[in-house]
Amino acid sequence: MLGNVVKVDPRTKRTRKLILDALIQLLRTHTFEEVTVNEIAEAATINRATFYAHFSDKYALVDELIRDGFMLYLDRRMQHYPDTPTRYMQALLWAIADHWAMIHGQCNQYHRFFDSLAENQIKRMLEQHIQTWLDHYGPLRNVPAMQRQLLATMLSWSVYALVARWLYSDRCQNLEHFINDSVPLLVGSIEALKG
Amino acid sequence: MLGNVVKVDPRTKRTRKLILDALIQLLRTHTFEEVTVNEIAEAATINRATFYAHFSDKYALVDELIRDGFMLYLDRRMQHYPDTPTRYMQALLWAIADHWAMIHGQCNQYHRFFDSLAENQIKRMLEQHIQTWLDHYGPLRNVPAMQRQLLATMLSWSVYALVARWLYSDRCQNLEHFINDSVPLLVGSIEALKG
DNA sequence: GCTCCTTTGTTGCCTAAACAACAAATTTTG
DNA sequence: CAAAATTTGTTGTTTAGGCAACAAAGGAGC
Repeated sequence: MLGNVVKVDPRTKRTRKLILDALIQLLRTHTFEEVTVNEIAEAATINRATFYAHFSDKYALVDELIRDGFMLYLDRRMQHYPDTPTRYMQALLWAIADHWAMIHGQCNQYHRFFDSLAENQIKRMLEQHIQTWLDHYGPLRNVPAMQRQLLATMLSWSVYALVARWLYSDRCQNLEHFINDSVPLLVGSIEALKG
Repeated sequence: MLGNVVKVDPRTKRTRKLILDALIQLLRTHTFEEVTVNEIAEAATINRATFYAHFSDKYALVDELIRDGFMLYLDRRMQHYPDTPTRYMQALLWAIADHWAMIHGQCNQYHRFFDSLAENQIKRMLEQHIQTWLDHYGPLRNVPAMQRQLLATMLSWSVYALVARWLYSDRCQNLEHFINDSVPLLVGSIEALKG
Protein backbone atom coordinates (compact mmCIF):
# COMPACT_ATOMS: atom_id res chain seq x y z
CA MET A 1 0.00 0.00 0.00
CA LEU A 2 2.75 2.47 -0.85
CA GLY A 3 1.91 5.91 -2.22
CA ASN A 4 1.58 4.43 -5.66
CA VAL A 5 1.59 7.56 -7.82
CA VAL A 6 1.94 6.22 -11.36
CA LYS A 7 2.07 9.56 -13.23
CA VAL A 8 -0.66 8.98 -15.74
CA ASP A 9 -0.69 11.10 -18.88
CA PRO A 10 -3.16 14.02 -18.57
CA ARG A 11 -4.59 13.17 -21.97
CA THR A 12 -5.42 9.69 -20.71
CA LYS A 13 -7.20 11.07 -17.65
CA ARG A 14 -9.17 13.54 -19.74
CA THR A 15 -10.14 10.96 -22.36
CA ARG A 16 -11.35 8.48 -19.75
CA LYS A 17 -13.44 11.20 -18.13
CA LEU A 18 -14.85 12.25 -21.49
CA ILE A 19 -15.89 8.67 -22.17
CA LEU A 20 -17.40 8.15 -18.73
CA ASP A 21 -19.33 11.41 -18.94
CA ALA A 22 -20.50 10.57 -22.44
CA LEU A 23 -22.01 7.30 -21.23
CA ILE A 24 -23.74 8.99 -18.30
CA GLN A 25 -25.20 11.55 -20.66
CA LEU A 26 -26.41 8.93 -23.15
CA LEU A 27 -28.00 6.85 -20.41
CA ARG A 28 -30.34 9.74 -19.71
CA THR A 29 -32.09 9.14 -23.02
CA HIS A 30 -31.22 5.56 -24.00
CA THR A 31 -31.01 2.16 -22.37
CA PHE A 32 -27.59 0.63 -21.99
CA GLU A 33 -28.39 -1.98 -24.63
CA GLU A 34 -29.33 0.70 -27.16
CA VAL A 35 -26.10 2.66 -26.81
CA THR A 36 -23.38 1.84 -29.37
CA VAL A 37 -19.65 2.38 -29.04
CA ASN A 38 -19.94 4.75 -31.98
CA GLU A 39 -22.37 6.98 -30.15
CA ILE A 40 -20.26 6.97 -27.03
CA ALA A 41 -17.16 8.00 -28.99
CA GLU A 42 -19.08 10.74 -30.75
CA ALA A 43 -20.57 12.12 -27.56
CA ALA A 44 -17.12 12.01 -25.95
CA THR A 45 -15.63 13.82 -28.97
CA ILE A 46 -13.00 11.10 -29.34
CA ASN A 47 -12.25 8.56 -32.03
CA ARG A 48 -13.82 5.13 -31.81
CA ALA A 49 -10.38 3.52 -31.95
CA THR A 50 -9.44 5.58 -28.92
CA PHE A 51 -12.38 4.11 -27.05
CA TYR A 52 -10.99 0.63 -27.63
CA ALA A 53 -7.59 1.77 -26.43
CA HIS A 54 -9.19 2.45 -23.05
CA PHE A 55 -11.94 -0.16 -22.74
CA SER A 56 -12.26 -3.57 -24.30
CA ASP A 57 -15.98 -2.97 -24.88
CA LYS A 58 -18.94 -1.12 -23.44
CA TYR A 59 -19.33 -3.64 -20.64
CA ALA A 60 -15.86 -2.85 -19.36
CA LEU A 61 -16.85 0.80 -19.50
CA VAL A 62 -20.00 0.37 -17.47
CA ASP A 63 -18.05 -1.69 -14.96
CA GLU A 64 -15.76 1.25 -14.37
CA LEU A 65 -18.68 3.65 -14.22
CA ILE A 66 -20.26 1.60 -11.47
CA ARG A 67 -17.02 1.16 -9.58
CA ASP A 68 -16.22 4.88 -9.71
CA GLY A 69 -19.71 5.79 -8.59
CA PHE A 70 -20.00 3.29 -5.79
CA MET A 71 -16.49 4.06 -4.54
CA LEU A 72 -17.58 7.65 -4.04
CA TYR A 73 -20.49 6.78 -1.77
CA LEU A 74 -18.57 4.06 0.01
CA ASP A 75 -15.73 6.42 0.86
CA ARG A 76 -18.20 9.04 1.97
CA ARG A 77 -19.89 6.66 4.40
CA MET A 78 -16.48 5.57 5.73
CA GLN A 79 -15.49 9.11 6.65
CA HIS A 80 -16.32 8.46 10.31
CA TYR A 81 -14.16 5.33 10.47
CA PRO A 82 -16.81 2.93 11.74
CA ASP A 83 -14.77 0.71 14.06
CA THR A 84 -17.50 -1.54 15.41
CA PRO A 85 -19.21 -4.22 13.32
CA THR A 86 -22.56 -2.53 13.90
CA ARG A 87 -21.48 0.86 12.67
CA TYR A 88 -19.52 -0.67 9.79
CA MET A 89 -22.50 -2.67 8.58
CA GLN A 90 -24.72 0.39 8.86
CA ALA A 91 -22.26 2.33 6.74
CA LEU A 92 -22.20 -0.37 4.06
CA LEU A 93 -25.99 -0.54 3.85
CA TRP A 94 -26.25 3.24 3.60
CA ALA A 95 -23.57 3.38 0.90
CA ILE A 96 -25.44 0.91 -1.29
CA ALA A 97 -28.68 2.78 -0.79
CA ASP A 98 -26.98 6.11 -1.58
CA HIS A 99 -25.55 4.72 -4.78
CA TRP A 100 -28.81 3.18 -5.88
CA ALA A 101 -30.61 6.47 -5.33
CA MET A 102 -28.04 8.29 -7.44
CA ILE A 103 -28.26 5.76 -10.26
CA HIS A 104 -32.02 5.81 -10.49
CA GLY A 105 -32.18 9.56 -10.04
CA GLN A 106 -29.48 10.62 -12.50
CA CYS A 107 -29.91 8.01 -15.19
CA ASN A 108 -33.43 6.62 -15.23
CA GLN A 109 -32.80 4.49 -18.29
CA TYR A 110 -30.76 1.91 -16.43
CA HIS A 111 -32.29 -1.53 -16.90
CA ARG A 112 -32.40 -5.07 -15.71
CA PHE A 113 -29.27 -6.05 -17.58
CA PHE A 114 -27.51 -2.96 -16.37
CA ASP A 115 -28.53 -3.68 -12.81
CA SER A 116 -27.01 -7.13 -12.88
CA LEU A 117 -23.71 -5.71 -14.16
CA ALA A 118 -23.83 -3.22 -11.32
CA GLU A 119 -24.63 -5.91 -8.79
CA ASN A 120 -21.56 -7.91 -9.78
CA GLN A 121 -19.20 -4.97 -9.48
CA ILE A 122 -20.63 -3.77 -6.19
CA LYS A 123 -20.50 -7.20 -4.57
CA ARG A 124 -16.92 -7.54 -5.75
CA MET A 125 -15.99 -4.21 -4.18
CA LEU A 126 -17.89 -5.00 -1.02
CA GLU A 127 -16.08 -8.29 -0.61
CA GLN A 128 -12.71 -6.62 -1.01
CA HIS A 129 -13.62 -3.84 1.39
CA ILE A 130 -15.05 -6.16 4.02
CA GLN A 131 -12.03 -8.45 3.68
CA THR A 132 -9.69 -5.57 4.50
CA TRP A 133 -11.86 -4.36 7.32
CA LEU A 134 -12.05 -7.79 8.93
CA ASP A 135 -8.27 -8.17 8.66
CA HIS A 136 -7.86 -4.99 10.68
CA TYR A 137 -10.60 -5.85 13.17
CA GLY A 138 -8.78 -6.88 16.38
CA PRO A 139 -11.22 -9.38 17.89
CA LEU A 140 -10.89 -11.67 14.84
CA ARG A 141 -7.10 -11.65 14.89
CA ASN A 142 -6.86 -15.28 15.95
CA VAL A 143 -9.38 -16.56 13.42
CA PRO A 144 -7.72 -18.32 10.43
CA ALA A 145 -7.44 -16.09 7.35
CA MET A 146 -9.45 -18.51 5.27
CA GLN A 147 -12.37 -18.20 7.66
CA ARG A 148 -12.27 -14.43 7.41
CA GLN A 149 -12.23 -14.67 3.61
CA LEU A 150 -15.28 -16.87 3.60
CA LEU A 151 -17.01 -14.51 6.00
CA ALA A 152 -16.21 -11.57 3.71
CA THR A 153 -17.75 -13.35 0.74
CA MET A 154 -20.86 -14.23 2.67
CA LEU A 155 -21.29 -10.76 4.12
CA SER A 156 -20.86 -9.02 0.77
CA TRP A 157 -23.69 -11.04 -0.72
CA SER A 158 -25.81 -10.70 2.40
CA VAL A 159 -25.44 -6.96 2.60
CA TYR A 160 -26.31 -6.53 -1.04
CA ALA A 161 -29.20 -8.95 -0.76
CA LEU A 162 -30.75 -7.08 2.11
CA VAL A 163 -30.68 -3.71 0.37
CA ALA A 164 -31.96 -5.27 -2.86
CA ARG A 165 -34.81 -6.81 -0.94
CA TRP A 166 -35.74 -3.44 0.48
CA LEU A 167 -35.49 -1.80 -2.95
CA TYR A 168 -37.72 -4.36 -4.64
CA SER A 169 -40.30 -4.45 -1.83
CA ASP A 170 -41.37 -1.00 -3.05
CA ARG A 171 -39.47 0.57 -0.17
CA CYS A 172 -42.57 0.66 1.98
CA GLN A 173 -40.57 0.49 5.18
CA ASN A 174 -38.51 3.48 6.28
CA LEU A 175 -34.90 2.93 5.20
CA GLU A 176 -33.43 3.79 8.59
CA HIS A 177 -35.73 1.31 10.35
CA PHE A 178 -34.97 -1.31 7.77
CA ILE A 179 -31.23 -0.85 8.30
CA ASN A 180 -31.62 -1.07 12.05
CA ASP A 181 -33.51 -4.34 11.61
CA SER A 182 -30.89 -5.75 9.25
CA VAL A 183 -27.67 -4.90 11.01
CA PRO A 184 -28.03 -7.36 13.91
CA LEU A 185 -28.28 -10.24 11.45
CA LEU A 186 -25.04 -9.25 9.79
CA VAL A 187 -23.24 -8.53 13.03
CA GLY A 188 -24.41 -11.88 14.31
CA SER A 189 -22.40 -13.73 11.70
CA ILE A 190 -19.29 -11.81 12.67
CA GLU A 191 -19.79 -12.41 16.37
CA ALA A 192 -20.34 -16.09 15.64
CA LEU A 193 -16.79 -16.35 14.35
CA LYS A 194 -15.32 -14.97 17.55
CA GLY A 195 -16.69 -17.70 19.77
CA MET B 1 -16.95 32.70 -50.24
CA LEU B 2 -16.98 29.00 -51.12
CA GLY B 3 -18.09 26.42 -48.58
CA ASN B 4 -14.65 26.50 -47.04
CA VAL B 5 -14.70 23.35 -44.91
CA VAL B 6 -11.07 22.94 -43.87
CA LYS B 7 -11.38 19.60 -41.97
CA VAL B 8 -9.88 20.67 -38.67
CA ASP B 9 -8.56 17.96 -36.35
CA PRO B 10 -11.10 17.15 -33.59
CA ARG B 11 -8.35 17.43 -31.00
CA THR B 12 -7.68 20.98 -32.12
CA LYS B 13 -11.34 21.91 -31.83
CA ARG B 14 -11.57 20.37 -28.38
CA THR B 15 -8.39 21.99 -27.14
CA ARG B 16 -9.43 25.44 -28.33
CA LYS B 17 -12.78 25.03 -26.62
CA LEU B 18 -11.10 23.86 -23.41
CA ILE B 19 -8.89 26.94 -23.42
CA LEU B 20 -11.74 29.33 -24.16
CA ASP B 21 -13.90 27.79 -21.44
CA ALA B 22 -11.01 27.89 -18.99
CA LEU B 23 -10.59 31.62 -19.49
CA ILE B 24 -14.31 32.26 -19.07
CA GLN B 25 -14.26 30.28 -15.85
CA LEU B 26 -11.21 32.09 -14.49
CA LEU B 27 -12.67 35.50 -15.32
CA ARG B 28 -15.45 34.78 -12.87
CA THR B 29 -13.01 35.04 -10.00
CA HIS B 30 -10.03 36.98 -11.35
CA THR B 31 -9.40 40.04 -13.47
CA PHE B 32 -7.91 39.50 -16.88
CA GLU B 33 -4.62 41.04 -15.77
CA GLU B 34 -4.35 38.61 -12.85
CA VAL B 35 -4.79 35.48 -14.94
CA THR B 36 -1.56 33.76 -16.07
CA VAL B 37 -1.08 31.45 -19.02
CA ASN B 38 -0.14 28.80 -16.50
CA GLU B 39 -3.50 29.01 -14.75
CA ILE B 40 -5.35 28.94 -18.04
CA ALA B 41 -3.50 25.83 -19.15
CA GLU B 42 -4.14 24.15 -15.82
CA ALA B 43 -7.84 24.99 -15.83
CA ALA B 44 -8.08 23.74 -19.40
CA THR B 45 -6.24 20.50 -18.45
CA ILE B 46 -3.75 21.06 -21.25
CA ASN B 47 -0.05 21.69 -21.32
CA ARG B 48 1.24 25.24 -21.31
CA ALA B 49 3.18 24.57 -24.51
CA THR B 50 -0.08 23.52 -26.14
CA PHE B 51 -1.57 26.87 -25.22
CA TYR B 52 1.17 28.60 -27.18
CA ALA B 53 0.54 26.31 -30.13
CA HIS B 54 -2.94 27.81 -30.34
CA PHE B 55 -2.53 31.40 -29.18
CA SER B 56 0.50 33.65 -29.25
CA ASP B 57 -0.41 35.02 -25.80
CA LYS B 58 -3.37 35.68 -23.56
CA TYR B 59 -4.29 38.78 -25.52
CA ALA B 60 -4.77 36.74 -28.66
CA LEU B 61 -6.94 34.42 -26.61
CA VAL B 62 -9.19 37.14 -25.30
CA ASP B 63 -9.49 38.54 -28.81
CA GLU B 64 -10.91 35.25 -29.97
CA LEU B 65 -13.17 35.04 -26.94
CA ILE B 66 -14.64 38.44 -27.77
CA ARG B 67 -14.97 37.68 -31.45
CA ASP B 68 -16.71 34.36 -30.81
CA GLY B 69 -19.06 35.93 -28.31
CA PHE B 70 -19.94 38.98 -30.32
CA MET B 71 -20.38 36.96 -33.51
CA LEU B 72 -23.06 34.97 -31.73
CA TYR B 73 -25.17 38.01 -30.87
CA LEU B 74 -24.51 39.69 -34.19
CA ASP B 75 -25.71 36.64 -36.12
CA ARG B 76 -28.73 36.38 -33.88
CA ARG B 77 -29.77 39.96 -34.55
CA MET B 78 -29.25 39.43 -38.28
CA GLN B 79 -31.67 36.52 -38.39
CA HIS B 80 -34.41 38.73 -39.82
CA TYR B 81 -32.20 40.02 -42.65
CA PRO B 82 -32.60 43.73 -42.00
CA ASP B 83 -32.59 45.14 -45.51
CA THR B 84 -33.15 48.80 -44.77
CA PRO B 85 -30.50 51.05 -43.24
CA THR B 86 -32.81 51.78 -40.31
CA ARG B 87 -33.42 48.16 -39.40
CA TYR B 88 -29.80 47.26 -40.01
CA MET B 89 -28.55 49.96 -37.66
CA GLN B 90 -31.10 48.93 -35.04
CA ALA B 91 -29.84 45.36 -35.28
CA LEU B 92 -26.22 46.47 -34.84
CA LEU B 93 -27.01 48.56 -31.77
CA TRP B 94 -28.99 45.74 -30.20
CA ALA B 95 -26.22 43.22 -30.89
CA ILE B 96 -23.64 45.36 -29.11
CA ALA B 97 -25.98 45.85 -26.16
CA ASP B 98 -26.74 42.11 -26.02
CA HIS B 99 -23.08 41.26 -25.98
CA TRP B 100 -22.26 43.82 -23.34
CA ALA B 101 -25.02 42.47 -21.10
CA MET B 102 -23.67 38.95 -21.47
CA ILE B 103 -20.11 40.01 -20.67
CA HIS B 104 -21.00 41.92 -17.56
CA GLY B 105 -23.48 39.30 -16.43
CA GLN B 106 -21.38 36.15 -16.94
CA CYS B 107 -17.94 37.46 -16.09
CA ASN B 108 -18.14 40.41 -13.76
CA GLN B 109 -14.39 40.59 -13.35
CA TYR B 110 -13.86 42.12 -16.77
CA HIS B 111 -12.01 45.38 -16.44
CA ARG B 112 -11.03 48.60 -18.12
CA PHE B 113 -8.15 47.01 -19.99
CA PHE B 114 -10.32 44.11 -21.01
CA ASP B 115 -12.98 46.47 -22.26
CA SER B 116 -10.57 48.27 -24.53
CA LEU B 117 -9.44 44.97 -26.03
CA ALA B 118 -13.08 44.12 -26.58
CA GLU B 119 -13.77 47.49 -28.14
CA ASN B 120 -11.03 47.01 -30.71
CA GLN B 121 -12.24 43.59 -31.77
CA ILE B 122 -15.87 44.61 -31.93
CA LYS B 123 -15.19 47.71 -33.99
CA ARG B 124 -13.09 45.62 -36.32
CA MET B 125 -15.90 43.12 -36.79
CA LEU B 126 -18.47 45.87 -37.16
CA GLU B 127 -16.46 47.55 -39.90
CA GLN B 128 -16.13 44.31 -41.82
CA HIS B 129 -19.81 43.53 -41.41
CA ILE B 130 -20.97 47.01 -42.40
CA GLN B 131 -18.61 47.00 -45.36
CA THR B 132 -20.19 43.80 -46.68
CA TRP B 133 -23.68 45.06 -46.02
CA LEU B 134 -23.07 48.32 -47.83
CA ASP B 135 -21.61 46.48 -50.82
CA HIS B 136 -24.85 44.54 -51.12
CA TYR B 137 -27.07 47.56 -50.53
CA GLY B 138 -28.52 48.47 -53.93
CA PRO B 139 -28.95 52.24 -53.59
CA LEU B 140 -25.22 52.72 -53.05
CA ARG B 141 -24.23 50.67 -56.07
CA ASN B 142 -22.97 53.67 -57.98
CA VAL B 143 -20.98 55.14 -55.10
CA PRO B 144 -17.21 54.56 -55.48
CA ALA B 145 -15.95 51.62 -53.38
CA MET B 146 -13.53 53.85 -51.51
CA GLN B 147 -16.40 56.02 -50.35
CA ARG B 148 -18.26 53.00 -49.04
CA GLN B 149 -15.15 51.83 -47.20
CA LEU B 150 -14.74 55.18 -45.50
CA LEU B 151 -18.43 55.14 -44.58
CA ALA B 152 -18.06 51.66 -43.08
CA THR B 153 -15.17 52.80 -40.91
CA MET B 154 -17.04 55.84 -39.72
CA LEU B 155 -20.23 53.93 -38.99
CA SER B 156 -18.47 51.20 -37.04
CA TRP B 157 -16.94 53.75 -34.71
CA SER B 158 -20.16 55.72 -34.51
CA VAL B 159 -22.31 52.74 -33.68
CA TYR B 160 -19.96 51.59 -30.98
CA ALA B 161 -19.60 55.10 -29.63
CA LEU B 162 -23.33 55.52 -29.25
CA VAL B 163 -23.83 52.31 -27.31
CA ALA B 164 -20.80 53.05 -25.15
CA ARG B 165 -22.23 56.45 -24.38
CA TRP B 166 -25.49 54.88 -23.26
CA LEU B 167 -23.63 52.28 -21.17
CA TYR B 168 -21.50 54.85 -19.37
CA SER B 169 -24.35 57.28 -18.80
CA ASP B 170 -25.64 54.83 -16.18
CA ARG B 171 -28.23 53.60 -18.63
CA CYS B 172 -30.83 55.97 -17.24
CA GLN B 173 -32.70 56.12 -20.55
CA ASN B 174 -34.64 53.13 -21.78
CA LEU B 175 -32.47 51.23 -24.28
CA GLU B 176 -35.19 50.98 -26.91
CA HIS B 177 -35.82 54.72 -26.81
CA PHE B 178 -32.14 55.41 -26.93
CA ILE B 179 -31.77 53.23 -30.02
CA ASN B 180 -34.68 54.91 -31.71
CA ASP B 181 -33.05 58.28 -31.05
CA SER B 182 -29.68 57.12 -32.37
CA VAL B 183 -30.65 55.33 -35.55
CA PRO B 184 -31.64 58.43 -37.56
CA LEU B 185 -28.19 59.91 -37.05
CA LEU B 186 -26.53 56.79 -38.44
CA VAL B 187 -28.99 56.39 -41.28
CA GLY B 188 -28.44 60.01 -42.12
CA SER B 189 -24.80 59.46 -42.99
CA ILE B 190 -25.78 56.63 -45.33
CA GLU B 191 -28.47 58.65 -47.02
CA ALA B 192 -26.00 61.51 -47.41
CA LEU B 193 -23.85 59.33 -49.64
CA LYS B 194 -26.72 58.60 -52.01
CA GLY B 195 -27.29 62.22 -52.94
C1' DG C 1 -32.34 -18.83 -47.96
C1' DC C 2 -30.07 -14.14 -49.57
C1' DT C 3 -28.78 -9.24 -49.67
C1' DC C 4 -28.03 -4.83 -47.52
C1' DC C 5 -26.64 -2.29 -43.65
C1' DT C 6 -24.86 -1.51 -39.14
C1' DT C 7 -21.86 -2.54 -35.46
C1' DT C 8 -17.68 -4.49 -33.72
C1' DG C 9 -12.86 -4.98 -32.93
C1' DT C 10 -8.15 -4.42 -35.05
C1' DT C 11 -4.17 -2.37 -37.53
C1' DG C 12 -0.49 1.03 -39.48
C1' DC C 13 0.45 5.53 -40.46
C1' DC C 14 0.24 10.40 -39.20
C1' DT C 15 -0.53 14.48 -36.23
C1' DA C 16 -1.58 17.11 -31.97
C1' DA C 17 -0.46 17.35 -27.35
C1' DA C 18 2.62 16.29 -23.25
C1' DC C 19 6.97 16.91 -21.15
C1' DA C 20 11.19 18.82 -19.73
C1' DA C 21 14.54 22.01 -20.06
C1' DC C 22 15.98 26.38 -21.43
C1' DA C 23 16.97 31.68 -21.70
C1' DA C 24 14.85 35.93 -21.14
C1' DA C 25 11.73 39.07 -19.15
C1' DT C 26 9.03 40.44 -15.27
C1' DT C 27 7.54 40.73 -10.51
C1' DT C 28 8.34 40.16 -5.48
C1' DT C 29 10.60 40.83 -1.65
C1' DG C 30 14.14 41.81 1.67
C1' DC D 1 18.68 48.39 -5.50
C1' DA D 2 19.78 43.51 -5.92
C1' DA D 3 18.60 38.69 -5.15
C1' DA D 4 14.95 35.38 -5.51
C1' DA D 5 11.01 33.77 -7.51
C1' DT D 6 7.46 33.85 -11.24
C1' DT D 7 6.10 34.16 -15.60
C1' DT D 8 6.89 34.02 -20.49
C1' DG D 9 7.94 32.09 -24.86
C1' DT D 10 10.63 28.41 -27.37
C1' DT D 11 12.44 23.84 -28.70
C1' DG D 12 13.37 18.59 -29.32
C1' DT D 13 11.67 14.43 -28.14
C1' DT D 14 8.08 11.14 -26.77
C1' DT D 15 3.35 9.54 -26.64
C1' DA D 16 -1.78 9.50 -26.99
C1' DG D 17 -5.24 10.14 -30.11
C1' DG D 18 -7.19 10.71 -35.03
C1' DC D 19 -7.99 8.46 -39.42
C1' DA D 20 -8.71 5.26 -42.74
C1' DA D 21 -9.52 0.71 -44.13
C1' DC D 22 -10.31 -3.90 -42.98
C1' DA D 23 -12.57 -8.55 -41.82
C1' DA D 24 -16.02 -10.45 -39.18
C1' DA D 25 -20.41 -10.72 -36.96
C1' DG D 26 -25.01 -9.68 -36.24
C1' DG D 27 -29.70 -7.93 -37.54
C1' DA D 28 -33.56 -6.29 -40.62
C1' DG D 29 -36.15 -6.93 -44.49
C1' DC D 30 -37.56 -9.58 -48.63
